[in-house]
Amino acid sequence: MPRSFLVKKHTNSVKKPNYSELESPTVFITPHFYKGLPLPVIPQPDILSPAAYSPITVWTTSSLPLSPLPSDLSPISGYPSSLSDTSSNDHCGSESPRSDEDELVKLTGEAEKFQCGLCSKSYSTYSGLLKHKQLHCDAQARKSFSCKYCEKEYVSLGALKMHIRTHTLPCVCKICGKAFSRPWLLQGHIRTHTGEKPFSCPHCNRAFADRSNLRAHLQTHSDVKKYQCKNCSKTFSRMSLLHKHEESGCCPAH
DNA sequence: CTGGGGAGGGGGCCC
DNA sequence: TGGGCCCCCTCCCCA
Repeated sequence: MPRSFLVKKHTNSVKKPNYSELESPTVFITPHFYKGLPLPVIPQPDILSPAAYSPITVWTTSSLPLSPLPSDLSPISGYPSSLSDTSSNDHCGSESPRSDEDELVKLTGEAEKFQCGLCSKSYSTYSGLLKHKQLHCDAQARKSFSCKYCEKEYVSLGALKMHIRTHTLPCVCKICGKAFSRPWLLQGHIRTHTGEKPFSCPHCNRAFADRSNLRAHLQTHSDVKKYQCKNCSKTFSRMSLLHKHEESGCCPAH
């Protein structure tokens, strides 16, 4: 289940990139030493070598043809046509995908010769068009980048691309078939097969496969717990424990 | 109910 | 600019 925290959400008009170009076929993590190994053979610890993950390619620069805008235009003017989703191309009421070059249409020989390529409004001066784009169309364009798989929206294409990986799950465990959004998540998962626990507690003999879990464990050794209930001042090693404590009725005001 | 471990996802930072 | 890594966080499960 995708987590929803720290996600910018809007209900305004949004961008719909061309997901066929954002996505890539599922990439199976297939270290060379897997070949010939009958599954579910537990791989050797060196499965975690970086080379094992080198095949991961989700998006490439060439697959995201974000052409630079003309230097005299405002920084953000929307997607190039190659990233436009023709099924939701309602930006500023335009009816067909447009390239950056199309956004600025010069209407020579007319009183209003500068036309916005996004909403077709015309202006007699370039500065007028520029102001319009900055206040209207660009403001619309920079709103957010929305995910076609869910309602989440992001302020940057990079964040969206990262998020989409949580839907496409390009990193697949060759042992059990479980898929992950990022290579290092798969790396941590593979440790559940190998039993590798590289993160050891300096205070006890426990070891963990995940650094975050070691960090949480270290809190159990601390006399001063990090998270304190505002109502009863009881402290907890994790925020989730504090939340559960509060929800259990200690803080009826909350 | 509480405490803790396991697993996984998010954005941010750095190279 | 993109990938790797880090930190923080959450959910689930179990004792």
